[in-house]
Amino acid sequence: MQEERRIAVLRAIVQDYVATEEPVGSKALVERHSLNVSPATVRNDMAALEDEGYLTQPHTSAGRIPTDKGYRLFVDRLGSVKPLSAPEKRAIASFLDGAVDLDDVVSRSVRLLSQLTRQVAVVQYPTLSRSTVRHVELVALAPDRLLVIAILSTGRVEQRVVELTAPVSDDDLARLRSRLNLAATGEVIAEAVTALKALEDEPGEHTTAVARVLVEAMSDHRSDERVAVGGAANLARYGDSFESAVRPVLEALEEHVVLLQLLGEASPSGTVTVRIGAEGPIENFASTSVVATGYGPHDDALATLGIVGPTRMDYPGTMAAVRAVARYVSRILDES
Amino acid sequence: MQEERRIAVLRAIVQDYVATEEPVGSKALVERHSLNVSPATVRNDMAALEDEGYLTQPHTSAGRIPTDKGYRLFVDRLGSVKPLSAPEKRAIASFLDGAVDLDDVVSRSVRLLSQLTRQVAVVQYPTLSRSTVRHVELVALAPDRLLVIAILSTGRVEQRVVELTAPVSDDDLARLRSRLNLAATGEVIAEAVTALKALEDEPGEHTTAVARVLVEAMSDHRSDERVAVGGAANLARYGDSFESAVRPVLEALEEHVVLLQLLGEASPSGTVTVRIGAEGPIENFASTSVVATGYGPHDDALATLGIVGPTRMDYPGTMAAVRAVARYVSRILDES
DNA sequence: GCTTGGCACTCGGTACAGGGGAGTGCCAGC
DNA sequence: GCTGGCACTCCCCTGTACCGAGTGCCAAGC
Repeated sequence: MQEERRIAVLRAIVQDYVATEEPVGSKALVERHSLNVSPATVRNDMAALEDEGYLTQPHTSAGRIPTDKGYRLFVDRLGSVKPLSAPEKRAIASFLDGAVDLDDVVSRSVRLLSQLTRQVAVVQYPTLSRSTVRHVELVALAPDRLLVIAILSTGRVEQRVVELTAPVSDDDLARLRSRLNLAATGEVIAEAVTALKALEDEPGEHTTAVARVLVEAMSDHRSDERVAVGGAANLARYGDSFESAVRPVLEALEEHVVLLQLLGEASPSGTVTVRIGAEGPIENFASTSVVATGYGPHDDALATLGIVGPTRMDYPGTMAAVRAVARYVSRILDES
Repeated sequence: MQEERRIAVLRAIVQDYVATEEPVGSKALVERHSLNVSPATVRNDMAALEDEGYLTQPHTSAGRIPTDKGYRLFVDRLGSVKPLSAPEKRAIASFLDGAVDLDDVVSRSVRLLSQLTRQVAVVQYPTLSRSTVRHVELVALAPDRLLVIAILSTGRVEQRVVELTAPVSDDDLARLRSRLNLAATGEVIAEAVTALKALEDEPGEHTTAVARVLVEAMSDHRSDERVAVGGAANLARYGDSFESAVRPVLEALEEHVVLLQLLGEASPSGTVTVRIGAEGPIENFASTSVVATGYGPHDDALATLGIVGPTRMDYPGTMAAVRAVARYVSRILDES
């Protein structure tokens, strides 16, 4: 009985604090929520919640604010999933439809996410590892210089220039091209790489050099690490504690490796992961949370997208937005 | 005589203010610089400079700070070009060498610039408009689906998928491919586009559809507008006046169109353009300056790179860094 | 005529004290 | 177990006083 109310009090405090950004006191709480008890009772509950580590006081005679542990409980057990409004859903659909290629999908998603959540949005490009090779193309820039292009099923294009030791004839080129395509086209990256590695050892004139470059291009994990970031202007809303709170975030946003750490393993589609404050892998992120989820065609979580924002954020709304965008993007990738 | 000293006083004030971020007074000025006159004399000069609009006072009994007009004079007439140190030059060279493709060159340049200047760096991708078509490739994804690829001399690759109304044979494909390459390869974009437009009207089965898509891909000005941004964490050093100063910058950094406006027309290689405060095209950029220059292969100013920072910045050093990076990048583009 | 030292004045910043108010903890009573 | 009451805490705002950096001006000197 009291246990139930205590939880209700925590929920109310989180909601009010997120809305007002100010420590919330017992009196204000009973006024704004119909708890049907007196402030004194709420005070007792608050004291208990503080003992258990869910709340804290900035100073002795102030209201309470949630701790990371408090937010965690809120997210895990109290956050009723707030469904998006119909207009919001329409906005998502119309915003994402009409994207022409992968880059466009990603950049639109980033914009959309940051606008919906009013936070900094981060979208990882679908990883190579599970995508397949659509086509390999060779272009002779000069008799002894080849441009090697690999086109992948996600729509990504990898290209390299190869300097050959000897000129190559058109016939040789055509033969090489068809052999490479035979080996790689249609395969998952990993398998294409092994097939190409086998080719490397074959006698053919230029096969070795070209195959090696292709392998390198495909296993280039730099491309695995591509991410798009948007909505950094929302950081301005952090307001106070600029140097301490915003700087680490800005720095992380530039380090794509760090960002990917932050997004973490792609959680399966439909499940939204929330990391609150110090739960994440990065230091100095004390008052910053990450809300992320996986996405990809056929609900294959090829990549992750999400947002970065202050621990003091509207979790239900943000989680709903992240999930909705991930679903839509996945659907669009299905089609292409 | 006095005129000369007055200028020296302005220079000293700019230097000190940039270094200390605090209004500079007459006494401190004569102490830090060997002006060989008394504070009282300097005060007279300062009053004159203020009358002429080069200086201003935050409040009655404070030191002086330069106005935009003051910075302008400093940049135009007083900024002795500060040559980079040998280690700095080496750092630039070693940082930029080893870039594998265009994306890599641009992203390295952005990093380098932001680190050298400790400001926000912006690098525009070389524009399509003056680049040439290196090769056009067609790949049949399905009998009635073609992947159209255009490879440009800057190393950029544009690709589109075309749905055909009827299946296409291998022979047709080969014929179409050679016709397209005949029309476009080696030409400047603009000319390639007109040549392809002529093809659009020809009878050939699929020619029309493919040529149209190619034209669209090549004249897609979205790609002209690509820019890379780096070093946003340096914004944290703005310190005070966060909401008013940093927010507009963060917003501009996300709007690539705005950013390009900000960089402005590519000034010829070797010339560094400086826009101080309200001189720029954007509102709310009152206390923000832009230092930019053109770059490109063979000193063709194909694109612009530069930095965005507070009007209170080290102009000589920043200008030198921007110019040096532009030169190195241009040289690298020469080679490829 | 420019430069200089002197001097009164201005004004932001800080330190300090006092009062108001929001909020708490505790206790006795229901 | 809930409630009203009450004393207490402590932030925050305001007003006051003071200090110091800096200025403007003036009269004297080179």
